[in-house]
Amino acid sequence: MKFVPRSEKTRQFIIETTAKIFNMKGYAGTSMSDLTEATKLTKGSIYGNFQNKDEVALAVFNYNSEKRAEIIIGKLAGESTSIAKLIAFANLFGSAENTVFPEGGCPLLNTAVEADDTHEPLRIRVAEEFQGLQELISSVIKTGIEKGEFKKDTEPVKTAFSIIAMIEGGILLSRAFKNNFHLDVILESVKELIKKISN
Amino acid sequence: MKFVPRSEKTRQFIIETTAKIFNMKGYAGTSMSDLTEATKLTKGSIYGNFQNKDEVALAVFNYNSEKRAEIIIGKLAGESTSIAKLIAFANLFGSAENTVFPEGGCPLLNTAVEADDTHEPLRIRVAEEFQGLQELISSVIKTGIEKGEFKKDTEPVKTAFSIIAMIEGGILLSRAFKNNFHLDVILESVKELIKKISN
DNA sequence: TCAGAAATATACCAATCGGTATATAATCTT
DNA sequence: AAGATTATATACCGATTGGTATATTTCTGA
Repeated sequence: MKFVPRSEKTRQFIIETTAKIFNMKGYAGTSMSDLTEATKLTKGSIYGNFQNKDEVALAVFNYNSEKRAEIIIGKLAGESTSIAKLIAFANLFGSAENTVFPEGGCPLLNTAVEADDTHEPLRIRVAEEFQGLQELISSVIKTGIEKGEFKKDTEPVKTAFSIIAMIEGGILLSRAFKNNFHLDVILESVKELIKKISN
Repeated sequence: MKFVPRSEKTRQFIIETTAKIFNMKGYAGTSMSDLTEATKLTKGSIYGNFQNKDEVALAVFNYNSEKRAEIIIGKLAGESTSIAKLIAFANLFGSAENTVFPEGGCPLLNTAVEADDTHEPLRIRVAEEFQGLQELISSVIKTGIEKGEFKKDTEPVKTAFSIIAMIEGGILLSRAFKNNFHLDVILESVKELIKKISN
């Protein structure tokens, strides 16, 4: 009974065109007819390329994750010092730049909230992505400590989690208020935190 | 065609027993049959006390908000200094205390994420609640500045939003990881922020 | 060009969705 | 205790849900 997707191209097309729908409406709020409308495909075609709605949602989440990872890693690679990397990371989420997320805001935030009590496989994937993000940031901080950019008593993991929490909280507020002001203000606080641990 | 709820008592019973369901499953993810199962009532009874599912969801949100406000205001009233009030506020969300939220985590976080693109009335209510929370915290900070507890150059609104963002972000991470560690670590950072603005 | 394969469209399924009209039961008033 | 009122239960509605079996179309290679 193993399932083999018919067309890798169509599969990718479905993922890319439905990503923003899942991100806006959530998993439970997105119906198969939402997907057929957006893609202009029929159910037969979608079910020829995915086993079920669950698999589409998971594939969309993974697609978003890869895209986000690419953007962040690319951005960090463009900066030379650890401080500059952290600042660049924070700025990535501000209203000036806006390349990271699909319509609907941060998929990690959205998926975590919906999945934590209802969809364990997705919740686990979210945790893995947050863990990866934390490891990326804390490794930058560790390097910065070694190079003397950051104070020796800086706690990399704790600081990384705090930065992530502030940014996600800022995104939340901005979406609740429908106003970028809140996120930008909080990103200032993030940068102050970065300066506070700097030598 | 105006609607008058049959029984205020039953209405309240429905609100209280379905609060955690909406908070866990979300609005779209909660069905009328979820509500009848939890309350052991029938559809007829629920629709005799609410116009529709929307009205139940809004009533539940308001119920959660009032409860949260009571707890927070009561806690702050129990502390004498502004610094102590802020610390007490932060501790309210840690794993040691746990009286603020119904099962499923922070209703503001959960509702904001689901409603921002799908349910404008709820989104507006979330924004109002966040605004109220910000005004409460920033008024504590303002008083603290006047009394000389906090540095004069402290920005009350910015600081209040930053504290709220960190806490919400911390709740998010803890729920994604299913581990209180993350929230507790971030609450430490919140307390450090409070100390940083203190004289 | 034409057969075979690959992929999509069509037509349908049972189950569940939110919601309503009405019947029944419980409560209150006198 | 009887009647009126208030509240809950029952039975049903059309629409939509996720999903599937099969027919049709499109593509590919000889």
